[in-house]
Amino acid sequence: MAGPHTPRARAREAMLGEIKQQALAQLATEGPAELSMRAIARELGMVSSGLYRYYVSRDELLTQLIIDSYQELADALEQADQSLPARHYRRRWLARCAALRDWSRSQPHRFQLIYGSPVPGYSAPADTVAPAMAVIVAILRPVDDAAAAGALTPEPTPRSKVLRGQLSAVADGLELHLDPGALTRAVGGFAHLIGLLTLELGGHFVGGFEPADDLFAEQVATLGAQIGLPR
Amino acid sequence: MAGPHTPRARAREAMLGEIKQQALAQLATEGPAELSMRAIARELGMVSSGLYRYYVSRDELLTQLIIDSYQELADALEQADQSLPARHYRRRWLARCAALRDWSRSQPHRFQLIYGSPVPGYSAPADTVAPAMAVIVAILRPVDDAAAAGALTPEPTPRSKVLRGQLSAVADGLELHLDPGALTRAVGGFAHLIGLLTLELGGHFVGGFEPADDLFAEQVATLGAQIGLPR
DNA sequence: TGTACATCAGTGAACGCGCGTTCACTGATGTAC
DNA sequence: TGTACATCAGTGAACGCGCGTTCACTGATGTAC
Repeated sequence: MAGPHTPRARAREAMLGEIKQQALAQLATEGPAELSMRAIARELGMVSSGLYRYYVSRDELLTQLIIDSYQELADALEQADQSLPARHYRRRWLARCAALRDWSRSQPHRFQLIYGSPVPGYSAPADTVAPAMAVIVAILRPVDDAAAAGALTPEPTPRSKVLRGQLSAVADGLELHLDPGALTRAVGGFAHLIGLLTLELGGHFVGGFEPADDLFAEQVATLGAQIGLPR
Repeated sequence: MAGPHTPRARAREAMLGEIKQQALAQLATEGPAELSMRAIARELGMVSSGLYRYYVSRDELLTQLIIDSYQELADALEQADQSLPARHYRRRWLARCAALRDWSRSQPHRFQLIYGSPVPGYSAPADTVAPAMAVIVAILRPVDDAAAAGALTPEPTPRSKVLRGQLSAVADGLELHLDPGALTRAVGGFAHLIGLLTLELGGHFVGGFEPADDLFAEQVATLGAQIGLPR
């Protein structure tokens, strides 16, 4: 049951998609701050006020784009290691990291939308939290699977009590099997990946690590080892 | 010799500073994309066309803000470990990492300006490259000093020949003493820091690692060890 | 099966706003003889 | 020490542009009897 199927309902569904698609096309050349309802309408051959039948405001459209981006990224990550045996945790980690880079490089504007500078004057509503979590869970899934199977090399537990508390709470919230030691490494790995992509997409590697393929591959392999994934 | 000292020249110098200061104040609330010449002029009680005596365009002003940010950040890092003995490499690393976080958290808009999403329609001119490098050199200085003193635990050399070539070229360009093995770890450490700050400032730790003080401290300590800094 | 009414998509005009940049100008400050 | 000229800061008007959102409207599509 995916809603009513009257022609009108179908047309609406299609239009919602076309608007988002146009918005994404605009994001690819401008930043999110200059995403323009009028420009979208113009491109779709309609009058700008017509858009408000579909999205009540620019911010709502932006929110939808953010949610979609998280979801599609999470999906891409989940599918990246489908051809690998479940127990090849390390290879699955490598595959998912590679998928993260591929997705980000092929759609840098969407990466910036979710991990770049916050859009001024826009504050992400609560609806974006769950999709954001899905991405972290997806990238860490091979690690979590390894932990659940007892195949993860133990890492030292952080000394800070506060941090240990936060780590347990996060593990619970994300339904991960990672103990505080492993989760610190895992979160660190995620931050490391985001940092690498931020630098690469921001052009900070130009003239140094260009292409950054081998640098990324090397870092990802090292991270896998540091997280405790078996060879 | 800091240029002529006629009243007019002094006034000009002061005005250049006031404009930048106003621009920064604006960046703190809006993003770089909505930095407005007219708004700056308004705030300074002058007419917008008058600004063009000082900066030939909005982009030139933006470039100046970026260069300043890199330089001030580099300065802050260089000064962070002044009170520590030069040979306490690990403590110096920790101090500089803490300074990086402090600077970024106290001026998040400037962090976003240099490491956040690229400003749409603006492409950074070559003048920003050297200041950007100064920041990396500054954060890595304790590591480089340790390497120069032969105090760095050796790290395995990357297998990729391409990467090794890039690493040597970068080491030469930045005048670092780090061999390919150490430099990969060091660059990785930098990316990791940028990623952590990107996530923290982007609000991605809200509800999980908040405050992120202990998480950051733990990661930085671990990075120090992974880079090969002696205890 | 046909009719009356309700829902909805899209129009076009308007409100009120902001922007970067150019240009000819006035009047003060600086410089060379 | 005084005068003539050149430099420069800041003004005010203008050009040409874009934006989000509201509102009363027309005409097509859908629904209930």
